[in-house]
Amino acid sequence: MSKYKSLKGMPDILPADIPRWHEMEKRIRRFLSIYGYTEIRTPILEETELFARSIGSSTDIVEKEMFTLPEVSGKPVSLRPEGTASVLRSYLEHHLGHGQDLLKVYYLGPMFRHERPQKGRLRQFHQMGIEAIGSDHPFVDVEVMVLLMNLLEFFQTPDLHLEINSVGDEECRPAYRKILKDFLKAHAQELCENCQRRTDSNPMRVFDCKVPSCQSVLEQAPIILDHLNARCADHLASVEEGLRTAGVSFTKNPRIVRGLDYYERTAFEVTSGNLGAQNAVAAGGRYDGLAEVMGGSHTPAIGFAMGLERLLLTLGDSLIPSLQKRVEFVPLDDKAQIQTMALSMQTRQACVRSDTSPTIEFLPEPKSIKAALRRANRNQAVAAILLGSEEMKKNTATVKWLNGKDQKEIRFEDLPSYLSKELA
RNA sequence: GUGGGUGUAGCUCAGUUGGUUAGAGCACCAGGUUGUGGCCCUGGGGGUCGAGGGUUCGAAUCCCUUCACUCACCCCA
Repeated sequence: MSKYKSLKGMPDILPADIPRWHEMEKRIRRFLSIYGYTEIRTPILEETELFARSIGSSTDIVEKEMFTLPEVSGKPVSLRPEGTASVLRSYLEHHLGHGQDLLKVYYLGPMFRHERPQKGRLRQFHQMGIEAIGSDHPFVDVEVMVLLMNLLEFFQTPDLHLEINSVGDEECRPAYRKILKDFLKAHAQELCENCQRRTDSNPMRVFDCKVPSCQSVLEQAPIILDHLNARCADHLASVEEGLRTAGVSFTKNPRIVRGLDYYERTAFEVTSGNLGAQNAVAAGGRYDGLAEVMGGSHTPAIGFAMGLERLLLTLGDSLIPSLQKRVEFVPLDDKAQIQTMALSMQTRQACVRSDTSPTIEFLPEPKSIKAALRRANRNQAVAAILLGSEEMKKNTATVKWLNGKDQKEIRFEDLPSYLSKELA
């Protein structure tokens, strides 16, 4: 036992879990390349102000959840709590929109939020997200959501629900917010303390409240869909039409309110089973105004982020990584050790050259033949390569295939090419 | 930040109203006649019972404190 432990909410991803992560990442990358997205990798550390201005200084994420370091090169910096701000910063900084009308990029990596951990919620967690930057056409919204649903269906994610909403734009949202606030004030005594407090700070967030008495009040509350201006209403109607045409089922939920201030118009959320209370596996929306907040020119954009730990959680054991063939080289006595090691190394090189990739394991300690086979069998090896006194006399290795009873004597000099062919 | 639950072997967990050297399953190691795996059998190694303090002749068990993990609130992917 070490006196040290990993920090709260920042668990190790252990070797035994890695195959599932690799399989998931492999599928994501393959899928996204088909859809025309290329990866972008931004630093995990950025100026604190980038996040504060983008996400919104009064959001919980910025107010109390960022890991902030005092100062690096004269400015406070923070570990990224999400990916969109960095991607758009990079887009503007490097003029990535130059010469094309739509930039399509994805990111995949760790994010950091200082929250109390629970099921599906960690302090260091991983997100994969896409951003489509440069167009406000409603069919881009459609394509992004269809991509998301198809990706999740590709993974055979159980129990999927897509919910969409429009949160309005800078013209109609303030007006709606005032109407809602007036309504909530009129019903203040029926609301829980939390919601009374939120009435002023962020009235739209009360829709997230789970207190039953609040819920019954909210059933009567004005909803934003009745207060959208023509531009937002038309946009939403086109998105809905597009989704229906694409055959993606969804429900319109006026209560979807994202926790990041930069969203406007389209907002959406996908939930899945097995996730406990944190049941959103992915969410996103349109952020047409964000580029200007960062000091760039008007640049409409939309994207989503998906929680990878949550995806793994919903998939459970149904995500099975393809397993590599495995071979174990085992000396049966100390006189065979060096020769066994040399042959395992030559075999590895032969496999590298022939572009086959089995795992070739060499065990330095001599084992009894029984122990060697039992171990190889337990490790799901397809073959054990055994060298003992008899083999050393004949200059051959015993190749024991473990799926049946097959066993072959192969001359030392033929072994690497024999194995690299058999394992291909 | 606020609640609830749980901390005993590498893992999953038993441990009866406080009572001898703290147990099981899985895993690991070694055997079950000379160099052949999976099943089975036998044996073995491995634990400051989360930590600290207290009550008691005696504490894994009762009390206090503390830490960790976990679920939920909150918030969100």
